[in-house]
Amino acid sequence: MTRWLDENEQRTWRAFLAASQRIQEDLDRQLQRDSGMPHAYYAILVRLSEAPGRRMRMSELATVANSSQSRLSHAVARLEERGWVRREPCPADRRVSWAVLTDEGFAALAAAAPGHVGAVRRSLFDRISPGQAEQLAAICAAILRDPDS
Amino acid sequence: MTRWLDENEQRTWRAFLAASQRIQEDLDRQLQRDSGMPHAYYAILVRLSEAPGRRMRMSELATVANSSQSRLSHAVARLEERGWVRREPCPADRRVSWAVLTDEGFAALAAAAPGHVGAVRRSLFDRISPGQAEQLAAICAAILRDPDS
DNA sequence: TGGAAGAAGTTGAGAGTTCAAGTAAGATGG
DNA sequence: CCATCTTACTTGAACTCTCAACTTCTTCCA
Repeated sequence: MTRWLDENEQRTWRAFLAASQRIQEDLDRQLQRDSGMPHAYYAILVRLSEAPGRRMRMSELATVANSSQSRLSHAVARLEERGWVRREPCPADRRVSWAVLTDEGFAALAAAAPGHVGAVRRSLFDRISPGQAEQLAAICAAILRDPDS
Repeated sequence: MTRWLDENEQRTWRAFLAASQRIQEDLDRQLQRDSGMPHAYYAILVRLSEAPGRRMRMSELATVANSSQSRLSHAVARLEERGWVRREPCPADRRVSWAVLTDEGFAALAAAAPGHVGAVRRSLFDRISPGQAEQLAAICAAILRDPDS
């Protein structure tokens, strides 16, 4: 017995899909066009830039950047080719790699950030009220709560 | 002068990104695993199934399925290989193609739907209150309003 | 009428993502 | 102490998506 979506749920669901896909695509296009990187790479650079020593273990980086290990591994390989990230082996646990943000990587991130923030504002925050932003935060927290399923 | 995100906006933004990516990935994984199709293909089949005569012009289909023309073109090519969709030329305007859902395609959609709806419930509606669902609908409508930018 | 402009759709190449499998190294426990 | 389990990460292949041409056809208008 499938419990189908009622009309309201259907509308909500489709609006959510359309909205989130639109935002994703806007951001990806903006970053690709203006800074030559996909949004996933930008997210990796951001998280690295915030880490102590601008370095992080691959698996931890994958977690905070909402990435699978495989995706991260491929991405860091590309970022390494550009000289934006460097990998270093971990002496304490030789299974572990550290990903380190280089100065060039930091510079690329700094150059990309203003345009990206502008896109985030235009596609999200300029379109909703502060109250709605609060609601959205609570809704997203609920969606993310309890990582099972 | 870049207007950066304040702490609240930052938190909201990251939660939104994480939540929407998580839902997308859950759905994609579920459909791929249980029905052998990505979510984008499922969306195409759904829209076709709702159209009169289960047929739609490619460009209209692209719009309602939140797809670019190019993406749709590639996708329909794959769906055609599986026998789920058929293309027909339009006599009235010979630039136009009709995409037509076949009986096999309809059957594949019907087989996939229950599992998909279950995933939608588990990843979204089971996690938020009815009031939050209403809020979310309004927020997404605001995000989608006025297609400029 | 005849071109320019625009619309519909396709195509190929390049890039990113996923999945499954594989390597290597640290933990566990009889 | 050594076999097994688990963790960390990588790799390659298959697949999807994007972007920029490109073709074909229609519309516009001078």
